[in-house]
Amino acid sequence: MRHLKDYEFIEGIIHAGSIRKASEDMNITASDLNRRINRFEDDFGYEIFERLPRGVRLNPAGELLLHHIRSQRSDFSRLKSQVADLSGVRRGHVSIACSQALLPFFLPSEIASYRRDHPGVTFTVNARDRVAAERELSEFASDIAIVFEPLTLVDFEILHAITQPIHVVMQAGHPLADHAEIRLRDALRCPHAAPSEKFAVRILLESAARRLSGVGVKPSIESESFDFMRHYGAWEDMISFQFPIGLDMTNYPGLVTRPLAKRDVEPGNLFLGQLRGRTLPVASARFMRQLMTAL
Amino acid sequence: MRHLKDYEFIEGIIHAGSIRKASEDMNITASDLNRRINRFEDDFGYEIFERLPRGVRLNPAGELLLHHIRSQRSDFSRLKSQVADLSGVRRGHVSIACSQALLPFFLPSEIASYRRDHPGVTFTVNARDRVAAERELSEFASDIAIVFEPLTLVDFEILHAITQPIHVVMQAGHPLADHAEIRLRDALRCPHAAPSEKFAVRILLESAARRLSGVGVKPSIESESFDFMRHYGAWEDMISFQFPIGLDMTNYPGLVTRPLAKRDVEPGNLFLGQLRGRTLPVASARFMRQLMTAL
DNA sequence: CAAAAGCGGTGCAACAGATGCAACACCAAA
DNA sequence: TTTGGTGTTGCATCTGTTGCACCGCTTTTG
Repeated sequence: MRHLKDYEFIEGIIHAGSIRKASEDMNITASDLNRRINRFEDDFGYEIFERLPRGVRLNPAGELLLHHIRSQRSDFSRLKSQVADLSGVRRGHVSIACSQALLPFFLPSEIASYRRDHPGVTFTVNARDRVAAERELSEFASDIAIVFEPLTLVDFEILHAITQPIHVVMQAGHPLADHAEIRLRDALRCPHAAPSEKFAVRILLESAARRLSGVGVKPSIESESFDFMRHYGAWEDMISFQFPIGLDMTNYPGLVTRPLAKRDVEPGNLFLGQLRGRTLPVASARFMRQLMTAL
Repeated sequence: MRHLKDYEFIEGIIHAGSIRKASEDMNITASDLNRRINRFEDDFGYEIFERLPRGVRLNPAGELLLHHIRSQRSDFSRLKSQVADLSGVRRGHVSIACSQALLPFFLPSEIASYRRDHPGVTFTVNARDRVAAERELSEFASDIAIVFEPLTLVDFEILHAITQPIHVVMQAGHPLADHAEIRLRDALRCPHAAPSEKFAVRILLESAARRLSGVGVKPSIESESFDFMRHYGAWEDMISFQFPIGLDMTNYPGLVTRPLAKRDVEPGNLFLGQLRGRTLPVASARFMRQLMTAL
């Protein structure tokens, strides 16, 4: 699109860090690019770049403009997909940033079921922690985020929330497997693996453990991969913790899961959300609706 | 701004109804304008105008585009006011569509208090019924709407709501003035004035009257102006109905007001809202916050 | 029934604004 | 001091835009 060209150049310069570098990336001479930027700044009424000896950098006004550019571009592509929709094409793209727990089971089944009805719709799915997920939303890099306990809520508009108790994952013969629910004290007595503090599971465990005994969790294995921790149980008799939405036990016949007692550990909140105030593209909005009914 | 020129031309054509007429309005030749539109449609990938023998009209895709154009323009001016704000200029404009009841007392005092702190901010205030107010929001003609019981809620995002019982307005010597609250049956026995069915007062009265006696309200005077009905009471002994937020009784020493009994008539809901999902300009957002604390 | 008027669209020539090259002034690192 | 990078500018080139005249079409009008 013609009228978005200036925006593309601006983004190119931001990415490259200097006008000359950007000009090489984008098949345009540096002088021309420079003049475009100057003209844009004249029209706009404010400078948007700081001129430094080694290149350019956005000034605060430019930061605001950048956000507008991204929002504008995403809104324009939403418009196009809406128009495509009314000519009966039925295509689109949905990008999702989500917690690891959604990857093995929940999202694959939901996406597959959605694509049965809308084969033209494509998906991007990325595992992101809570901070990164919210940042991706506000940069329009993702349409939908599904995370446990997002940190700050300024840009995150919650559309749906469910609670999930933390489950203990262990080998089938483990003594704790006899109980229907497991007390935190018993679980922490066994050798256990836990994720790092970037993850909601760990944060909930920490605060519960401090309430119980005054000290935090001291896991024998700490990892950012729930998959790894679950698999590790096959090599050493060690329990791990996970939200049940990530557990499809039919694939792991040797493992069992039991919930932690609710009176010991608060359940986690899984939030389904989007960028505050944004109007999602049709495909994303429709998939969002499906997710909300599924949860 | 250069890159919004196409949008301006498109809006000009929509307004004029034909390319040739629009070309005269905007100091451009018809052939050029025609080519611009064709080029835009090529870039966009879809036609946006139906070509009719007597001119052009938007097709459905064009309607969607028009909405995008308006949203884009309003967002751009918000961006500029944000940028102006960080250069310390502190100006802006707030446009409000509201019920009549807000005009005599509530809004003047709120706006005056706001302008004491921000003299650079200008205001537009228009009385609109509930349907028109919501339409203005979705056309970006108004930033803020304050209305009783908006009809459809698709584009109206409620940010605050208060309930107001309907009050009876009458001359000081009226027999009903003795009661602290007035039964609907008693009020309807007296000669009364009522607004038309475009107004929430009338709708609430109608449904209450039907519940009471099976028949609707039969006012002796029907008017769209609450001012008129209130003044009419000075010429003939007639009561009228109004929400108390519009009543500043210090200016009308000869009148008194009494609430209708809550068990007879449901109170009205006054909604403060904006276009769903829109990010308001700084000045409007700040004034909105003031309104929310005032209510 | 034919002429007139209005419409969107197109071919062509004129032209203004965009583009590319080379050189400049400036700064930081080597 | 040199070197290599930056943003910027003057100037010649040329591409894409613009305006005019005209076409084909449909509706309105005499």
